This record gives sequence, C-alpha cells and structure tokens, in this order.
Amino acid sequence: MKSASQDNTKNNTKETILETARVLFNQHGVESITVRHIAQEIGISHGNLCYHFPRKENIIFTLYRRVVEGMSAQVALWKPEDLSLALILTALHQSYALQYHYKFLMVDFVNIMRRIPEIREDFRQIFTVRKEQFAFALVMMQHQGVLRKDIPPKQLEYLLLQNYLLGDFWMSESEILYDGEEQHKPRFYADIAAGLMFPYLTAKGRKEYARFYEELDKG
Amino acid sequence: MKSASQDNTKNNTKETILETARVLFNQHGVESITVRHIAQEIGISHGNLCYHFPRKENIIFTLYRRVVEGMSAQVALWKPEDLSLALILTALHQSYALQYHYKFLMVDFVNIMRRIPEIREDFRQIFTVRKEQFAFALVMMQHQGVLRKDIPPKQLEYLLLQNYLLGDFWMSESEILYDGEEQHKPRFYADIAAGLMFPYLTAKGRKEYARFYEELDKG
DNA sequence: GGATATTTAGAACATTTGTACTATTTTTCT
DNA sequence: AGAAAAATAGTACAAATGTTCTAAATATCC
Repeated sequence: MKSASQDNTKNNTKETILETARVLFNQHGVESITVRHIAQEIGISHGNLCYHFPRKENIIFTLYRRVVEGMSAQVALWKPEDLSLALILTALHQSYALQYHYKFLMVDFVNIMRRIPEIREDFRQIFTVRKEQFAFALVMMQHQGVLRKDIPPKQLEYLLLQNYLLGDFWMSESEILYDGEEQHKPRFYADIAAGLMFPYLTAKGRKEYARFYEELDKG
Repeated sequence: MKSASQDNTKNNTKETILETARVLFNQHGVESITVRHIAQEIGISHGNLCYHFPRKENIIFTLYRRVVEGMSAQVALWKPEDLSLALILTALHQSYALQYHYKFLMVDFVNIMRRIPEIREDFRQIFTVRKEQFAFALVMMQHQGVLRKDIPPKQLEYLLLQNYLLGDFWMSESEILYDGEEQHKPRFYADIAAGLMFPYLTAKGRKEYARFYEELDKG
C-alpha cells in the first residue's frame, strides 16, 4: 500500500535528514551548517542527501511548514465558546515550547525570509491572521470581564504588536542573554509575554492569572 | 601632528569603507555582503580594502563600537536630578533612531555574536548596565508620582525585559512586517515600546505621556 | 630632491559550498 | 527470479570568498 509507506512514522532517510538538520540548524545557525555537515552527522554521503533534497532551501522550507502546521493544529482545537484567559495562557506557553523546537527559524528570521520569498509571503499572511485571532480573543476577554474595557484603542493595538514581537524574537534574545537552565527557557519568556496583558487585567482577571500560574507550578 | 590626522573628520579610505559597509550591511545583511562588494561600491580594489581591514570582522567590530559609543554618549548627558517621563521617552525615541542607523547589527544579532565573541561579551555586559539604569529610572518615576507604586516586583522585572527585547528586535520584525513609510519606522516602534509603560502610569503620568506625544507630533 | 613609508591595484591561493553526474547497490513489484 | 525503480556513495565542477602577496604609485618627511 502506498498510503502505508507515507505514514508519519516513516523512519527513512528523508525523515532523518530533516530531524538532523533541525538540530544542527538550531545549534549553529542555518548559514553555518552545510549539506555536508548534515550528511556527515547522519553518516550518509552528501550526494545521497542531495538526492532527497536537491536544494538546501527545500529542507528549510519543509521544516518551516511543519512548525506552521503545528501551530495551526493547536489553534484548530480552540472553540470560541470555551475561550478564556487560562486557555490563552495555555496556548501561549504551548506555542512557545513548539516554536523553540524550531528556533533556528526565528533566530535566522530575516536571513531566511530574504532567502526564501515564499516563506516571507506566507509568514506575512499568517501574521495578519494571528493578529485577527488575538484581537478577537482580547474582545472576548473584555466581554468575560477579565480584561479592562477602558483600554485606549491605540494601546490595544500596541499590546498586540508587542505580543507578536516578543513571540518572534525571545529565542534570539535568549541565545545571548539567557543565563538559566535550558529547559526552563520557553517558560521564562512565555511568562514575560503573559506579563504584557497583566496590567490590563481586571481584579477577576488577575485572580485567574494567579490561579493559572499556581496550577502551572504545581503540575 | 599625529592627533590632527586622527580627527573624526578623516575623509580617507578607511572612513569611506566603514560608511559604505554600514549601508550595504543594512541593505543586504552581513553574510551576503563580501569585501569585494564593498570595494566595488566604493570603486577601489578589494586588495586595498583588505589593506585597511585585514579581517571582515574588523569592519563589523568598528561599526559595533560606534553605535555603542553613540548610545553611551546619549546616556552621559543625563543627570539623575532632571530625570522625568518626558526625558525617558525622548531617550527612547533617540536611541531607536540611532540604532536604526546600524540596524544590521541587530538584524544579524545572533550570527554576529556567535562570530565575534568579543561583541557578545561586550553586549552582555552592557545589558546588565542598561538594566540597572532602567530600573533606577523606574524607581525615580515612582517617586515623582508618574508611575504606579503598586506594581508587583515580578511585573516590574518583566517590564524591563520586555523593553529591551523590543529595543533589540523591532528592526528585525519591521524588516518583514512593516508596511508604512521608511522614515517613520523608528517612531512607529518607539511608540510601541513606550506603550509598555503606559498601563502602569498614574493619572499624572498619563497626562505627561499625552503631552509628550502632542509636542512630538507638533514639532 | 631623494629616501622612506603609506597606499593602491591586481593577481594568486586555498577553502568552501551548493549542485550535478555516474556508477553501484538495494529495494520493490510481479 | 528477474526487471524496474529507488537509494546510495563518491567524484567532479564551477562559483564565491576571505586572505595573502607582489609590484607599482603616491604621499610624507628631512
């Protein structure tokens, strides 16, 4: 069966290449890692690697698509009716953890976008969607009384942009300045991003915020 | 006189190389621009260029030092006694404009830091100084009654980190997502950064904030 | 004005890198 | 088992890149 051989559990060379490339890109950056590096790390010839991925860009693009798909899979689970502050904070922490798995994409952000225009355009489009989603979430939170209603529209817009700027670049900043333990990195920066909303929370909102972090620290 | 020939008005090749490199790095990134590109743009041989800067790193490092010196020159003008919200906002907008002049440094942030460890270490050290300065400014603002005093210490720490993360990476984000006019870019993102403090301002603070932007938009 | 130092141009070099090509081995399918 | 397809290894190649070297030109200084 053809469909069986296209399972997501394919343990073939292609998958190994992608996984090895991801790790090496994360460690040393896209520019520094060559097809030969990747092949050598796996223990195959670079000729073989180029048989599976004739262009280095193909590798990058495939990995890019995976993180995007992962993100939208997370969002797809949401239902507008059970949107809450706790859910938004959960999504924040989840997406930070996922992104970190592909951190090279954001660490080499501009270079990659300049190099692969398709990614650039795709990213720009996704950004507008994300903005709308977050804007919707903010309005919902105001309806639920967890977010203050007296926020100037301009500041609400800023909040949104601050949120995505942090989301896109905490990995770069951490690469140089983070001093704590590696496994706590996504949590550390997700906390900072969550802090963007904090001053705009109502008393009820602050209570939910506190409860969320109590449970996060417990479990 | 030796000191005369070391003037800052040196109109010699070295200066031209630095200026041309800065512009090209800003436009196309550090990795894409070679010594040959720079030499060709000026109209000199790349052999000549390598006579003045035997290593490409030297060019980057010299430009890095300039932006750092420019920043600390701005800070040196401050006196603790005339510290105010307006001054902080002014400094914010000034430093955003200055940084943008050397945007390649932040756009290629991680690559450059990985490539030139001296810059990395210098940057890390400067970061701790900047943090202390900003923390001091926040306390002063609380004393003056423009910043609320009931801010949880953790959130104050987040505010600080949010501020520097935005300050370091707005140039990268803008490279892909900014749609407005080029000359308004630094202003646009400085506004967003200023918005970080907004929700923590007192009534008096918000008034000063509003007045500051009124005058900025006038003059 | 002539010696000395600085600056410049251009060739040369070694290395790297992405990609293409060829031949061989392995797998798949009937 | 045997033909066809896929995968693999290794070589080859062209372009680019940082850097070095050499010789000529220019400026500087006594």
